[in-house]
Amino acid sequence: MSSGGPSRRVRADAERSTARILEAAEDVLAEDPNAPLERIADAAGVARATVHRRFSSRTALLDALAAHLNERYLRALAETRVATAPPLVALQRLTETIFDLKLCHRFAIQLDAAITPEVLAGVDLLFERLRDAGVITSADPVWCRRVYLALLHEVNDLSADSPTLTALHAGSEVEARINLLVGTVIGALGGTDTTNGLLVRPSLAGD
Amino acid sequence: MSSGGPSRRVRADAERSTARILEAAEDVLAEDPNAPLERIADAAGVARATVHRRFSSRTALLDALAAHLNERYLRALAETRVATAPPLVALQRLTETIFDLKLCHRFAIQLDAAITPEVLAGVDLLFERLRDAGVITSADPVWCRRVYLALLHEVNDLSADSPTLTALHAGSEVEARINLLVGTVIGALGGTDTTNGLLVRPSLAGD
DNA sequence: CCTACATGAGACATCATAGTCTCATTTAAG
DNA sequence: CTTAAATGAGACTATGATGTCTCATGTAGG
Repeated sequence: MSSGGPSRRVRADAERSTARILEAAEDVLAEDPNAPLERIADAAGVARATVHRRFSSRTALLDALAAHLNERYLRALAETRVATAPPLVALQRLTETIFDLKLCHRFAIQLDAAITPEVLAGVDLLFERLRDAGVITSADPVWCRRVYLALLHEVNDLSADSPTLTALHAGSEVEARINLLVGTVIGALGGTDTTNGLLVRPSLAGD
Repeated sequence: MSSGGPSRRVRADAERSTARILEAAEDVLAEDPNAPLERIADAAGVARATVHRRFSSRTALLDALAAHLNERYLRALAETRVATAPPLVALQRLTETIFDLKLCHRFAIQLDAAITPEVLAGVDLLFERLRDAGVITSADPVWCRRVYLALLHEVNDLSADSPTLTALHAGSEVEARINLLVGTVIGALGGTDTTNGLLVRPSLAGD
């Protein structure tokens, strides 16, 4: 959408700045949603004025950030093949992707705006398929989604040396988190512990 | 602690104001933790100056609020007889009390300070007993607590006409929420669905 | 090398909120 | 009733954040 016009002068410099500001904003705002723009500027290594040049207002920055996150969510959902892969595998994979991209850490921001109807639909579809497959019993997509997101945050905030995590003695720490989340969600949504036995094996998610 | 000195002049008027301010602060800050003091004053029906008279600073108000909430948590735990009642009954009862006092709605505030070590110990004891009784399998009190609190919020925020709630067709809406929470938490923490069958009967909690 | 764009630094205006103070009025309690 | 405390209303200051502007400097790209 930018390589069209010849008179269009968008210096590579500028694009880099914008990217760094967005990145910094994600980090800073995840810890304090009310952080002043100056702290974001510092974290990005640019002057406060530059932030204002790239984003006309604080709201504009928030909006851009939301759009940016939404884009990554959509990509994560696409990579997961929510609609076609076996639902349990899809759940495992989606969780994996979210942890990899550190997305959970980021949308601690009150960016409900980042969760667009499309993302929502993708997640809802996943849980619908999980239920059809008999993995869970809850039939309410809204409830499933909320439980999933809430537990995602909890698992993410869990300290690395928590007994719950170490007890899983998975290959890596992230793997342990993924397994914990998937198992907990399924249990919360009415899954049987038979499924649980299957879930703790990350090899299931492999291709 | 106030009926001691004779020269101690604490007009009943003043105490009422303080109470109303704290109440208003709970409501207002639950919705917006960064709400200005003026909004709290308005909600309390007093002038902004009065808030400043009773609480030297915003921080002081927050601290008082935390202490107030902590007090009520302790009372709730005591009424629940966490240490002696059958653990499943205690869980049901505790949840009931929390919903009754609308405590869950309130500590949406970032008042981690309101959760003192004493409250923490009470909750931890409850989950320890639940595990000993075989109701749940998770042995990590921290994890249990976090899951419980996270799901508490989700259940509380759930809209009244949510299919998940209505499907429980409990006596009252609050009852449905309690049952949903207890069942979900137990499932999340590794409980079997056999227990679930018992849980949906609120009569269990009756004295 | 040259030109136009991007930036950093900093001054500046504006606005929202916190916190203090005064004074007239209300009200609890002896 | 009388007194002293509590309040409401409002002026006032201080502070921090946002947003705008200018100008000198740096730098990408031709």
